[in-house]
Amino acid sequence: MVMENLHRKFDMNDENPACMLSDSSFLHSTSRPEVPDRSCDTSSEDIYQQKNDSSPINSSDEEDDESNGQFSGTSTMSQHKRRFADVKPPYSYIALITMAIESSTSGMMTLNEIYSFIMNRFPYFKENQQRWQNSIRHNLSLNDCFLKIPRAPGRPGKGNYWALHPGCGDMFGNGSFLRRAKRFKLKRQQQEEQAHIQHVSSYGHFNLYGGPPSGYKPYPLPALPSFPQGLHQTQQYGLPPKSEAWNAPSTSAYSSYYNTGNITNSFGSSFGSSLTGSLGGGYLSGTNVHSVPPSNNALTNSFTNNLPNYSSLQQNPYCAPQYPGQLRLQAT
DNA sequence: AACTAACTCAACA
DNA sequence: TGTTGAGTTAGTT
Repeated sequence: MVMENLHRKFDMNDENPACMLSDSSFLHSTSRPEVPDRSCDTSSEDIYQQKNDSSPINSSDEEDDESNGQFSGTSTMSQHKRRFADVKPPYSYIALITMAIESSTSGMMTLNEIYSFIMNRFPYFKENQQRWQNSIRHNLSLNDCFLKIPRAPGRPGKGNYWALHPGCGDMFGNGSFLRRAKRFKLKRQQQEEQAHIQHVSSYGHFNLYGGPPSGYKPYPLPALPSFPQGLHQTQQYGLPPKSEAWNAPSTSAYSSYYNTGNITNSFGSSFGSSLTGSLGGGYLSGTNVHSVPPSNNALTNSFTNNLPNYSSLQQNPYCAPQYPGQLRLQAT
């Protein structure tokens, strides 16, 4: 019932203009308000005023009626969609990259795949590609939470793969996808170790390039859909899909699953399925490879102890731990 | 006010 | 494609 209301509120097919994006009352009703984005205030009035700002959207004739404040109850569906695409999604680039990588079955993506994911999910980014794509590259290079995984020598294509660092877990635990609670930054020594790991991996020690094994999942999916908050093609902006795909699992379901040690396997699988196996049983924590029994994994325990309350997560699609990057790992 | 995260532009390899 | 730096804006403490 609650989810159904959310779907209605965010459904792009809804004829109510206020439903095109999150309305401010909805956001502000959360216990942890979303940090406002100067380029994406989601109140309907401000959306239209945004036209007067230095909007990167080209000023076509089509938009004149809107910039003149004529967007009204008689507006058309095309106007809705255009307006939807005009508004920058309330996510930082780091969040967008994380979403993209998390959405892949292999747990890693090329730069182009990341571009495509973002453009497919967020119409806003079909414009001004040079600007935001530069920012994407900048963020990939700058942030330690993203790991560059070189291609296998015999694997065709351009560019490296990018994956999420296992220790970057709860970057958005403050409830905002715009601003992380804390930057995930490796110390110098860790950076060097990570560089070594990436170097080793490029020579196949971690079997990164044979492709994921059949049935491979980057993180536990049986109970956790890839995008709980639902970056659905027709809904986007973090809206739960209408399908039955999103059934909030009970925390007990998660606990039992992660206590099996599968979370440890998922660490390894994010960086190639045989990371764990090739090291004779271990996991990647930060940049260190540990040899411990999977079930006695500090990260696992920490994760299990920090499972979110899913009943509350359903209330607000912008609430923090709604995509699995935040659920999969808990930094210790 | 100071600090920090994020964004943008740009230069360069 | 990837890295790095500078400058700016804005949120947090």
